[in-house]
Amino acid sequence: MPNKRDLILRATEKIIASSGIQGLSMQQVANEAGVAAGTIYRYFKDKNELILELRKNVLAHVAAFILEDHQLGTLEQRFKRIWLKMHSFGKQRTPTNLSYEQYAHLPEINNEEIRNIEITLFAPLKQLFDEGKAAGIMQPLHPRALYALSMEPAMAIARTTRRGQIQYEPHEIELACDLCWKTILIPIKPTH
Amino acid sequence: MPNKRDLILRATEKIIASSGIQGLSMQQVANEAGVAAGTIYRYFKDKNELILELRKNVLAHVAAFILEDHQLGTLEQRFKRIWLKMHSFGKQRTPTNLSYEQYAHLPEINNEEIRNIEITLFAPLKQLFDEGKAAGIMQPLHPRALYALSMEPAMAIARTTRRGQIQYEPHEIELACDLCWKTILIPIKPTH
Amino acid sequence: MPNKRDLILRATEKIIASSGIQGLSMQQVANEAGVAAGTIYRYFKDKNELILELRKNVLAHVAAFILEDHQLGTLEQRFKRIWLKMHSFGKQRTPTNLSYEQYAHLPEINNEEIRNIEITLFAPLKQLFDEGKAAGIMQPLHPRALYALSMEPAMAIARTTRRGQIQYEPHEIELACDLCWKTILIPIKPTH
Amino acid sequence: MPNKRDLILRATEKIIASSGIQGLSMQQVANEAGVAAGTIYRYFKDKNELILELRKNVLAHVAAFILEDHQLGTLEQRFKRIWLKMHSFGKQRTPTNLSYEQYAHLPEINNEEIRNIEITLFAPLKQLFDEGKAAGIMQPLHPRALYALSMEPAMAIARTTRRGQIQYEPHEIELACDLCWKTILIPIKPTH
DNA sequence: AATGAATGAGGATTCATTCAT
DNA sequence: GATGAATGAATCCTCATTCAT
Repeated sequence: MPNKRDLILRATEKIIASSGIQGLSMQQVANEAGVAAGTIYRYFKDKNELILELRKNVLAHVAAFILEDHQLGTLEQRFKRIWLKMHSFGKQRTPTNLSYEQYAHLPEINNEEIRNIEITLFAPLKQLFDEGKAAGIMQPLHPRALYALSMEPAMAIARTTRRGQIQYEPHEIELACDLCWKTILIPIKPTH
Repeated sequence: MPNKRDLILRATEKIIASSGIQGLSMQQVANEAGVAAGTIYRYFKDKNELILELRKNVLAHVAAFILEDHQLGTLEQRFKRIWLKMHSFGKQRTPTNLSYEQYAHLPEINNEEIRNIEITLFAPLKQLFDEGKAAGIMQPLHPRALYALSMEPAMAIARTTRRGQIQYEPHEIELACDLCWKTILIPIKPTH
Repeated sequence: MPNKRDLILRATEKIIASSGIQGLSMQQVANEAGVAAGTIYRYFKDKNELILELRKNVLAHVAAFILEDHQLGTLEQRFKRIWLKMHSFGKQRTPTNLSYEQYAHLPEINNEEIRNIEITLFAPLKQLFDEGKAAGIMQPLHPRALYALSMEPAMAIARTTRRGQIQYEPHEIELACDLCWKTILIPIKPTH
Repeated sequence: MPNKRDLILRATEKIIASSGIQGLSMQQVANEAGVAAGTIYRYFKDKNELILELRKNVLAHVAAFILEDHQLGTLEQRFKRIWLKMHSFGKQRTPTNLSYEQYAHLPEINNEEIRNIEITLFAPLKQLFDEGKAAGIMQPLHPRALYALSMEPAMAIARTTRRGQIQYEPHEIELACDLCWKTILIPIKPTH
């Protein structure tokens, strides 16, 4: 029998994915999780904490998925592996992804605790960019800027697919990925 | 005396900007707008319509700002003007921008009406990419993909600044903008 | 051009007939009557007075219809004329009748003013029974009791027809009317 | 401890009896019943359902009272027992009766469900008339017409008493009851 | 006299949270 | 630990009424 706290988190995630954060009632969570309403309060102080805990939890899952095997191979291989994982994660209509998107751009209530977790979880990404810069092959920009330039497109492209707007061919995705990689590289002056 | 409908929209925008869509009560809107609660219902059928109308309204403002003078100059000038406007818009902590961000990534409830408005308003952007492809200088990808590759970073970078995480130097922004432009171009083979 | 006060009364009647007294809003009345909401208040102090005035007005109309020509003919002819008029009035799906039925059995808030009006308007009916008793042909009961015994069935039968439950043949109505008449008569002892 | 659902129904009945259906607020019901406003919604979906359920409930109570022992004795005894019970029920100023009267003649919204319940509950009355007709002693009219002719007066007379208009002597009620019984009988031709 | 925009109190309903069992 | 009935504050919305024009 699965951990009850987790049961509740998954139920919450599912509801947020389908009805949005606004459409989240504790009773619904209880029903979906198959526990009594009061039980939720044994695991989470209140609704806010439930949402916050889910947010952390989801963030950890996302990071785990995206950064799997992140340390293997050359810089380019590492970058592209992450980019493609981001893209394939972003395409999914899973509760995890759908609820993640809800959170990602929420209000400015960008809770500091959450921000720290983000920083910790995505440290490998930062390191990738730092290594690239140290090696002199990446543009001299803040890692976050390099992230924005090269990784945000992965999510953005995935979003259009997830929303059913556009279906890309595999070669298009590869092209996009490659363009993103080249974007942040310092171009090699052609030698004569 | 200012238009009352607009007064209500601006009040709504302000509240959404500061407390998020969830933290929006009709009473708050009424107070902020300086009207009676019932008055809102003379201009908007219900809360949903108020939010929807604001969404349209904000979208139009954003588009107007970003696409100002969009048709002047070369492709590159046009692209960079839009990119920089996007970036400078995205940096702002104005109610318009803050509430826009709330909407932009909301749930899948990406209302069809809204989507059509988006398409109409951002048609000039699409045209820019179509022209670039027709001229054979841009990568053979869907305009939305080109948008994702080259424009999303403008917003993403602006977001980190707006959230107080990083302050970029002007030359960094120019670099980022230039990299975005080059990203979607077909590189010219160096001639000997 | 019709009297505006009356316009409002007719509109009110119509709405009550179709949606019941509960479903009566001043705005609706204004729309139906083709006047502004504020105008109603030039003719009626408030909603209560509007309803009360309509009640009186409807009562007068009902009485006028039912008691038309009430004084012509023998007692029996007079009785049966009234009975049949009641029945034919009660069958109608007119706003007047439908709103009358709403009022007739309302709460105990059987306003004294209304009661006096009822008494005045239906005085001819009372007189009919008083004459019958004076002539020694009607049962020695209070006129109201005689009314209840002989006239209520006219309305009750009409109601079932109006509600579409039963369609009676003309001869059945005549029989019912005749039975009602005989009910309140003192039976004549058969002579040898 | 009394059933809470019933507590709420009785409170509703009481308020309707004194202030009419229009004067029914959920808060009032809650206060009168001694529960929180939200509690009502555990037992009834919304105000409409509360009213509908009360209507059914009251109808059942009325039928139970009126039809008690309805099957004992001769046709005449059965008829008169019911008539007198109707009359004595109708005289009462109990919440049950007062709210019943509110419902009985309400709008045309004579809900089908309610109508079916009425039919079921008052089946014994219909049977009484059918038996009378089968025995050849009652007028050849639809049972509903026989009901209208002979039973409506019981309620109508009771109403005047309840409203404090007239106090009848017991012998008057007996007379009225007897007249109602005779009304629907086929008179026996006097033999020579 | 007439209008109809504005008001704001009041009502139905929801829902996070508590607590007796 | 778990339950779920009960709570009541908070919210959306309606609508009688007013009043400046």
